[in-house]
Amino acid sequence: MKKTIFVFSALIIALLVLFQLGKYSYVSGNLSIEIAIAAIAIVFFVIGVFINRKTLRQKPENRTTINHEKIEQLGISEREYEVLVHISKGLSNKEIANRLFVSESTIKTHVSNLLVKLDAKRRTQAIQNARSLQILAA
Amino acid sequence: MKKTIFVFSALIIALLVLFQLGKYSYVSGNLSIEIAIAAIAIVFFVIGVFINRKTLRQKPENRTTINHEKIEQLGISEREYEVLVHISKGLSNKEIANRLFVSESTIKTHVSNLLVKLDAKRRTQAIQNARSLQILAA
DNA sequence: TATGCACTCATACTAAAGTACCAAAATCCC
DNA sequence: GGGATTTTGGTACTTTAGTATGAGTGCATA
Repeated sequence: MKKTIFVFSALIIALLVLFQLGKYSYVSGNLSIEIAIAAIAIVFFVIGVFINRKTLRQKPENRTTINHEKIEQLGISEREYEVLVHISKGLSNKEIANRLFVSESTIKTHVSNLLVKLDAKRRTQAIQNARSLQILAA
Repeated sequence: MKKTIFVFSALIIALLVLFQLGKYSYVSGNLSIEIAIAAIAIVFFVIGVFINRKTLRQKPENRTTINHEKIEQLGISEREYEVLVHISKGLSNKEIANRLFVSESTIKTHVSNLLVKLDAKRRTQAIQNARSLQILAA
């Protein structure tokens, strides 16, 4: 926000400066109005480019919004989703079991359910499908 | 590419038009050079904004630039990388073997080598590591 | 209360995945 | 031509992953 204000201030100043230049070249006998115009065009073109770049560069960071409705829609429970996240991080069933303080059997059950709900045959495919459904962060 | 050419053509035409406008306002007795200059500034500012938006909107699609140097650095061969890509798509060793017209044994060898080179214990972890190394598209 | 759902866990399998070790072609490069 | 690297493939084995089935617990709610 502060940057936007700064850029606009610079924009106004540039406008005033160019007005003065325009007047001067007019008074001093039409030295080169065209060059002044070209300069104005270039300056404001560059300003336009810069402003846009700064505003658009912030978007790519929060690009992956997790689709919570989709998760519900697929009937994936909270615990199952938790397991899914751990799978996508590359953990084995045993490792996930340790992190969630449950037995490996439990994780296997969750994984099996996840594979059905995500229409996958393998956990790697589940990751891929979940990503394309925007259920997992890219 | 074609769009870029079109935009630049439009840009040049706009420049010429504004030159003419500038001359006219000068000849017709200093009607309002300042207004003309303001118009030029606004027009080129808008053009700058538009060009940037079009060029930056294409990036989010191929936002993940694959780091080819990293692949080399890790000593991952072409064939191994090919296998890695298929793994990330969620294919089994057998499926990869069929797609690449080689035996499953060969794929297993490639996968084992990949796991060492990517410092992973499982294929899911290999995917995750490869992604964080920007070797695979997100 | 009982009915359903989520979570838990176990057993017994089958199927993949991954390791270790070896080795023959094929390709590349000096 | 010959060495290095890549690609291919095999066997034998261990480890994970995944399936099928059944069952107990807790919790919310009709």
